[in-house]
Order: sequence, then C-alpha cells, then structure tokens
Amino acid sequence: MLDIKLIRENPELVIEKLKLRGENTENIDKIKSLDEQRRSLLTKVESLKKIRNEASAEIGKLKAKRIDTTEKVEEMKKISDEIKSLDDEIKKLEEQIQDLLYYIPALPSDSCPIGNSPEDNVVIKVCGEEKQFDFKVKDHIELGELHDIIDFERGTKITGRGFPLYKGKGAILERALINFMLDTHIINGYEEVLTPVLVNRKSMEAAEKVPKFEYDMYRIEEDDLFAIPTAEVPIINIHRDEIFNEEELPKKYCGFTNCFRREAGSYGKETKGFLRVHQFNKVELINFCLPENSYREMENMLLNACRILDELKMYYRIVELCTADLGFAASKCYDLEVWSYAEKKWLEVSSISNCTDFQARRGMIRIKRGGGTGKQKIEFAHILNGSGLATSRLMVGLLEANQTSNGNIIIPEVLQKYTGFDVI
RNA sequence: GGAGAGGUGGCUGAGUGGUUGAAAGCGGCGGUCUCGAAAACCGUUAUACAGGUAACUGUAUCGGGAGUUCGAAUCUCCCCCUCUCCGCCA
Repeated sequence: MLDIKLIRENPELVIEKLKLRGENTENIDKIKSLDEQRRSLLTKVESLKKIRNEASAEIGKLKAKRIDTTEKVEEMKKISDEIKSLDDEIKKLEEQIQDLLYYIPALPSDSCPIGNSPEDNVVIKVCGEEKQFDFKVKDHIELGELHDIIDFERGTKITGRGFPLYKGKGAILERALINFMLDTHIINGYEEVLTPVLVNRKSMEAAEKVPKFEYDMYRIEEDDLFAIPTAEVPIINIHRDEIFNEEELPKKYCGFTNCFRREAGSYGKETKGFLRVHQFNKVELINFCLPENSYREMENMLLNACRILDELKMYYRIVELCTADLGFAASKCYDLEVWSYAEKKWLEVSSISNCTDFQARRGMIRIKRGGGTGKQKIEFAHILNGSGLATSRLMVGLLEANQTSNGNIIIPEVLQKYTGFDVI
C-alpha cells in the first residue's frame, strides 16, 4: 500500500511513477479528493468530540453534587447525534479510499530501466558456460519418462493438470536440491523457517496478494484460508504487527514450502510439463532491513541466489525488469533465468524484489530507532523477497543440461552428497 | 465437534458507568551515588490519525464489530482468538 500522505503531498510524482508502469492513474485524483473530504470532516467531528468530552466530565461532576443536568444532557444529545452521522460519513470515505488504494501498485525505483513491456527488460549479465551437445537433446518430459522419475500423468490423475508426481531418484533429486539450497543460505546468514502453507486473509493482505490477486489463489472458503503462492507470505507475516529494534536488522529468513498457484487465465501457455504448474517447490529468501540499506541488501540477495546456480554450474542470466514488468508490490526486481537446451529459451527460476515499505505499511512491520536518545522514531521496515530458488523450472534446466547422449543424467557434484548417487 | 474459563500498555496484573491512556509491580531508557559496577534513590517510558514551521494541541485506541448512554475498559448483542477437560486423530 502506498502512503496516502505521498498522494496528498505529491500527487504529480505518484502519477508520473505509475505511468512508467503503464498504470491507469485516474484514481489518484479521486483518492486525493476523497482524502480532502475526509480530513475536513475529521477536523469537524474531532472538535465536536472535544465539546462532548468536556461536557460529559462536567455532567459527572454536577451529578456528584446532585445538581440538575437535564438541560445540559439534552444539548449533548444533539451533539452526539451529529457526531454519529459525521463518523459514519468519515467511515464511508475511508472505505472508498482504501478500496482504491489497495489496487495501486508500488512506485518503481529511479534505478529501474524504463520500458513498456517485458521486451524492455535489461540483461545485466550472462553467467556460466553454455554447453555444446553433439546429439539431439531430450526435453525434461522425455527424460522424466525415460527414467520414470517424474510422472505427470499420474499427478494429473491424483489432482489435475499441473500437479506433478516425483518418483524414485526424481523425488530424491528434488529433496537434494532443497536441502542443498537451504544449507547454502544458512551459511550466508539466513535463519531457516518451516511455515504453515495455509494462511489467513490478514496474512495475504499484508503480503499485498489480496484483494488484488484473490482469485489467483487456491482458497478454502469455509475457513477463509488461502494456500500460499509463495513462502514470502507466511515469512513476512512472522513479523506482522511487530516493531523491530534497529539493531535487530537486517533479519534474514530462508524457508522451503510447496507453492500453489491457480494460474487462472494462463491456460494454453507453457502447458508442457514443469514449465507452468499449479504446485511447485521453492526455497524463499526474505530480508527485513533498514530503509537506507534495502538496495544494498538486494544486491546481496541477488548474489546469494546466484551462488546456487553457480555451484550447480548452470548456464543462466540475470535480468533486470523494466518498469512495465514489475510485480505489484515491487519497486525493483531482478530475475534469474536458466537456459533450457530443449526449449531453446530462458526459464525464470528466481525473482528478487525490493518491496521497500509497500508491504510493511499494510502489515504494520516497523522499526524503532534512536532508542534511549529521547528522539525515538518509528518507521516502516523495508522488505525484500527472493526465490533461492524455485525447483520445478530449475529441474527442467538441470535435467536437460546434465544429460548424456544415452539419456542418462549426471548429478552435479555439489548435490551428490545429498542424493547419494551420481547418475540417473 | 461437546463443556467450561479467559482476552487490559513490552510483560505481570488492578479496575464493573463519570479527570482511567488506564493503579501497582517488573522490564527499558536517562540521571544521582561510585574508580567502575551492583544496590538504592529520582525521573522517564504506547501507537495511530488530524491541525501547527515548531513547541504543542486535539481525537481515537483496554481482542474485533454493532448497540445502550450526555458519558463505556466497565452494560447488551454478534464475531474472532487463546487456554482446560471430553471426543476424534498424524
């Protein structure tokens, strides 16, 4: 959620930044005028409440002295009614403001490349070495079937399309990847958490997934719970409605969860195998930090995620998203993409975002600074999230890149101690 | 799912209609004392919103919402959560 004060004080800036995202900005003026109405009513009702409070105290004293207060009470009845109707009006205005505000995305950082579509994203760096194959490469579905390690058909039988079933060495490889990633992140200073995968509405709101993306999520209506689309949601909510002391930051968490996405509206796109699924596995990185450090921390997080791909000896690239391609809550974002030798395209395996105070404001995640100096200040934390990494698409790249001419798959060296075997 | 108990400031805990934003204690912070520390003592210690350049002022907040009242932490209704016992169960 954006700061209403920013819209109030500098609407031109807000509009200018939103336009860079290709966002419709007409609601900004609407919010501004609703906010003006709200504040003028607020001033009015607060002064009436002051009168009421003073009168009530007086009535109390008079009654104690057994002096008649009928006249005073009658007068206050009128004022009380007036207060009630003003309060109702204010409440309605606040609801209108919020309904609009909840759909306004974060403002892009000045450092974001400006663009109109994903084509304007900027490739920062290509890493690792591209392999040369002197045979026709198999795609991950063929490789999965060949070794009976991924069974898409039975996954479909159990649940539906997009719910893959891993078997045998496939399941072990998946588990090995997760363990390898978590262990690596722990070394880099992240605390591991294992969170709930169903969360309540408040948690979704704090992560800025609801109301805007409510219908992209699997929901359990009876209990008003949501299946998480990413571990970002429960991990951020660890500190919802809390205030950090500034010395506690940066606070870094990593966590593995299953992730669930309806991907409504994307049918027909990348329906093959692992490229777009409804349930996948992901290790997530979260960093709560001081506002002035968030962009520096973001570079660190990028390195932490890259390290996984480096150690797996993957061929990948770092892409910086342009203003038009940023996620709803993000001010700046890097994607990591691994090369698919069979699909002949780059696959997104990680997205590292600086959401600055956008989620912290909604989730009331704050920092207390200057403790003991007498000049205490409370401000919103900055929150970064990054995948480190998502395994299903990584699995695609990994299987393809490590295949041999007879269809075997060589396990990368760093994973061998986790799998217990070196070839599939 | 059934029965009961309870939700008050960072924590413990008083308060059942009228200076109660809220006693007291603990903790935190600042100070006095000390070579330093502890102890003791003194002071201070919530958040949000609105107005104001500011000092500051006002309003709101005792799980959430609605209601009664001139006035609600306190009374009424609905909801949520936690705990205990029973049932079920990985």
